[in-house]
Amino acid sequence: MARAKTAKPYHHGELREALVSAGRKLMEERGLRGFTLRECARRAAVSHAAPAHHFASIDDLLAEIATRGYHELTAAMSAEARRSGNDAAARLVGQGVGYMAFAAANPVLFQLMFSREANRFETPELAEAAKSAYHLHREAVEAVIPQASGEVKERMVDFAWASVHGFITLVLEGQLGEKDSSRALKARGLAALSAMVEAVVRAGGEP
Amino acid sequence: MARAKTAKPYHHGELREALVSAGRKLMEERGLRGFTLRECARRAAVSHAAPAHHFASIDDLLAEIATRGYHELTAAMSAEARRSGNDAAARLVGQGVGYMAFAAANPVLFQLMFSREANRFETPELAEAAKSAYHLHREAVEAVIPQASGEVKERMVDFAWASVHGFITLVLEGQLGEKDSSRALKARGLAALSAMVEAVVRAGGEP
DNA sequence: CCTCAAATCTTGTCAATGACAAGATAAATT
DNA sequence: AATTTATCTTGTCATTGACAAGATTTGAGG
Repeated sequence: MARAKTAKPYHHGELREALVSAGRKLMEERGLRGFTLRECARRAAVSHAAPAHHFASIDDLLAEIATRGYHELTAAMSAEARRSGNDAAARLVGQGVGYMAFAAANPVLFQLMFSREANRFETPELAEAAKSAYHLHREAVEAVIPQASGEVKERMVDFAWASVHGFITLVLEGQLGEKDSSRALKARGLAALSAMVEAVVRAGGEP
Repeated sequence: MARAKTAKPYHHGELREALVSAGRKLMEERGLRGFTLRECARRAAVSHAAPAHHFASIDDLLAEIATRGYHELTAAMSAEARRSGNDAAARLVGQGVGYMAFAAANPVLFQLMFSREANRFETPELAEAAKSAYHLHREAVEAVIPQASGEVKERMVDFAWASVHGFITLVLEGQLGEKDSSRALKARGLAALSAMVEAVVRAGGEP
């Protein structure tokens, strides 16, 4: 039977994209515990079983969303570093700003990306995406202390990442003065980044 | 009807404790997503509805578990600081070691305590317990830079906590060389702590 | 153009879960 | 001893993720 011209077609057409998009909005609205496959389906206006044809399980959808998150994180870090000129230290601070800005704009997605559960549904694509963000960071740190030994470099890569990640994580969890205006919070973030860079430079100084 | 002498009594007697204990083991075994109220009840050998008489909801049980986690975290930090003698810098490192050791020993509980979801079921007791851990840390940092201005102190409290928290968080998520032996990982953790303390001392130096 | 296989989406079902209701049993209080 | 309160039980409900089977659409080969 011919369908009315305004009726929705039997085939969605871009259901995979619609599910990813709906899923991202849903998780930011209701948190990870409020994320359900059926609500994603509802928001994409398809039946509860439709997602199965695009994602084998709820973890598969989460893995896809997390993978895209890493791509965006990498892009945000890269863009902010570019805006920061050629000085290695300034670029490292810039990457940190990009990192924090992405996390602040996508708090639940960020939590998903770095959650323990994420290790359970880790796909090759997810691992690859995460690795590229890591390498970007690693290079930025090493550029600040090119003369340092390999071991010192490695430890400063750890330390720098830990400082940035720890700070924004605590902020997002509301542990660090949630009452602060975003402006004041930004200043505190920059202070943490400055302390981090200074420590890296100092540790990497002539052996 | 009289019950057989070995049959379990109708009243558990210490169900609240049993549920907390079972819940902690369960979450470490299966992660936060594998945590269910009914499995806690099963492990405590009671019916699925029994927990309701001790915890109004699953979030109530999680809040209680998280609260105890903060108490243990505070105790671990305090104990390790005591073991570290009287030098303020050494004590700060010690507290960080205690912090990391607690997190490593209770990774899922630690994740729960600092998860975004935790803010949703925050009870007064939980807030209080978290605050006492925070104050312990704050005092340890301020003791290292007693001559610094209030603002510098505050920012170094942020920074120090972020470094410690970020490092152990990344380790637990498997982002930082999961393959490392725990011995090597410990060395890297100490390196991060040293860099942190040095940065604090430096930032707090005579203005 | 036609046929048929593959992809996509639907309804129907299942066990598991959190929450609630109502009743049974034990303990505590008076 | 009687009665109230606390504790635990069985029973039920809507929601969820996953699976099965059937309907619709697409599109590739003849």
